[in-house]
Amino acid sequence: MSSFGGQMAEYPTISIDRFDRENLRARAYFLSHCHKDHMKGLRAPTMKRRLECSLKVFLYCSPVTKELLLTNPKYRFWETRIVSLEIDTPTQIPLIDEASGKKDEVVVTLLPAGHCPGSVMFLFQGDNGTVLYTGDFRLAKGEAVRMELLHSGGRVKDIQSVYLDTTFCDPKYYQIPSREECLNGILELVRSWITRSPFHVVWLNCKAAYGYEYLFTNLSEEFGVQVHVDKLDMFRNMPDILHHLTTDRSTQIHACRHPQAEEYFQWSKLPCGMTSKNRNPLHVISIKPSTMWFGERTRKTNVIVRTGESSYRACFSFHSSYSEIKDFMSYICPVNVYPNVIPVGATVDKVVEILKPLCRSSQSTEPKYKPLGKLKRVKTTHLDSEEEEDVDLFDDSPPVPLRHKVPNQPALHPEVFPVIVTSQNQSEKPRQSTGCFKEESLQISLMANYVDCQESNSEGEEELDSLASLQGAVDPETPQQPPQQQSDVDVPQWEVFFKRNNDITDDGLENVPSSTEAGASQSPRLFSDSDGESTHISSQNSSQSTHISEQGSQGWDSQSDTVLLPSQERNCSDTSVNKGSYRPRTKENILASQQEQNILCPTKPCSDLKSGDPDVNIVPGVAEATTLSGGKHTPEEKGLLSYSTKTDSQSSSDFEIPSTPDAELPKQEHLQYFYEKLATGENIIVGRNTKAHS
DNA sequence: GCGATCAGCT
DNA sequence: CACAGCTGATCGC
Repeated sequence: MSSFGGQMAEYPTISIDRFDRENLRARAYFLSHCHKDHMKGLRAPTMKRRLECSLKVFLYCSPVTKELLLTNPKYRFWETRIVSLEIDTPTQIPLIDEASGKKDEVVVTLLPAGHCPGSVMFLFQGDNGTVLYTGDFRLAKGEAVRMELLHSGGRVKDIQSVYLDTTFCDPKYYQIPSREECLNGILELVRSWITRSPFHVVWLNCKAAYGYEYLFTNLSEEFGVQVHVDKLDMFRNMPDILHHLTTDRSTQIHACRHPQAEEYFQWSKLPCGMTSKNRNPLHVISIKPSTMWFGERTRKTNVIVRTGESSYRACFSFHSSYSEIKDFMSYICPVNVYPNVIPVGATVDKVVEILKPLCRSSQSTEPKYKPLGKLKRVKTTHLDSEEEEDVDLFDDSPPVPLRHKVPNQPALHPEVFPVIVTSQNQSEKPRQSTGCFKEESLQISLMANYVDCQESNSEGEEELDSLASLQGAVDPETPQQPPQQQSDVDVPQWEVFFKRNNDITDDGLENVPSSTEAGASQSPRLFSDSDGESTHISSQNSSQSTHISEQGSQGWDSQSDTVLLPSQERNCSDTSVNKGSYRPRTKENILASQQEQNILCPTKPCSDLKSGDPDVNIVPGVAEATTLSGGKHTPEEKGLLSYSTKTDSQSSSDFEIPSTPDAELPKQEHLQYFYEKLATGENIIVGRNTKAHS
């Protein structure tokens, strides 16, 4: 849960994701996504009064967030005061002090955060430097590299501070299986069940929050079965989600909820009350998406773990893992980092201790190789001042035209412009292109996931497993009763998925973690812990071992009650996570869509541009940049960037990552690098790529 | 009657 | 298994 107070040191007159206390005086508000813990004070009477008195204060968020927010009547009073900003479109925001009339400005860019529909990060640029507020995010390793607007002049921007989602900034979450792996695990489990008969149904035991939509849409797409939910009107303008949901209970996939759902489930009753269909009793399994549950496990597990006769845990996360956070940070390499979340059992100091070494001031003067960064055009190698004083250098690289879009409500808020933010921005100081990227091996996804799992964090909320009920469970280290073929029809065929422990290629398993986590990957992957014997010791470093003792008290005897499914199948068909383009279908967006396809002529001249550039030449520049946005990249670049899943540049998926800016044809040595990676089976090009070409 | 806060529960 | 909520009790306005 976010404990961010709402204000950033650099831009204290704006408030983000907090709307109470001192934030009531902010000159502009920003909402990163529609989760309640980021909306504190947003519907309070004090805020309502503030709006009535201050007519120039607005809330800025993504179009999807605006849509989701306004679906709730409690927030309707914001309706005329929300400005939705397109993703990846630098926009100038006026910051007006209504008492004194003083006016400042800041340029904000929304970057996709991959956390839930509409979720974004905010990149602010202005007189006090460039800062990034991540909100909550899940970005896979290397995704920051492909974010065009994090770059300038072929390099990552000079970022002063990052306000970071540190939810899983704890080595126990060192590795969380990728979205695709988790999704595929769930897909296969669901497939194994619902294909048995029309009366076999699954209940996805999801929390009441946005973030599971891509799971629903992928399941629906894969099986041609809509997902039953309690409410769907918030998606009324998001057909890519809406079409996969239903309020009709007669479907085989349910994500409905009820306060007594767990009790219902004991009696094969779905939360919506269904127990039978056409007088045939339903056979229900529950699948509970979890992250922390997996994080607590010290032994390797799969992305799917059976916790009871009909109960499963599925690994699922909408926050970045420890290693994803570190990858992100070491690429961004800011001067400062401020954690937005202090995980339980941790302290600010602990978290900062982990992150500070990834910041610039901590970097050794010795340049480090930055493999992916080298794909970008490296124009000049400035001697980077390791000290971050106000060296007011100018970036002399030519302005890079960036994609451009118009604001959604140009008429409503004439002062808000999309602007070209180039390296001319004074806050952009050149930085040495040899960055802080630490290469870590990324082989996990290539490892066999057919692994044993013997822990059962059982707290009673799962079914209590009698031994008999475990007949499906496979535990290589515990002698098994031969499976009794009772109710066979009610248990998925584990044999299909499970491979014996000795099928694992153990060579991929890591050794002991080193505290110098330079190159070698760490062992505590959530589901491929080192094998066996000594593993009561969590493979993390000892400072992290607090949970071990608790763990020990949970009883290993009860840990044989889990069954796993392989996650594998990364290349599995078309389970694209990026499929949903959650753009609300509103008038303004349709307009924007059309404009994106055409040459863009902003309706308002950017007379107020702060770049101090009275030169309105910026407008043709905009038009030109936008023209390119339909096909921003040359064919060569497209080929190079093929790991960017989307070809449809018109849809703004929440999980879509823009392509690398300024990419050029790889040089021989770069190719060599990739070839080596590929040869060693490393997951350098994210798996979706394979699909894009298949 | 509403909101804020907290315990308890997923 | 504190991912993001909900409900219900209590207290203050």
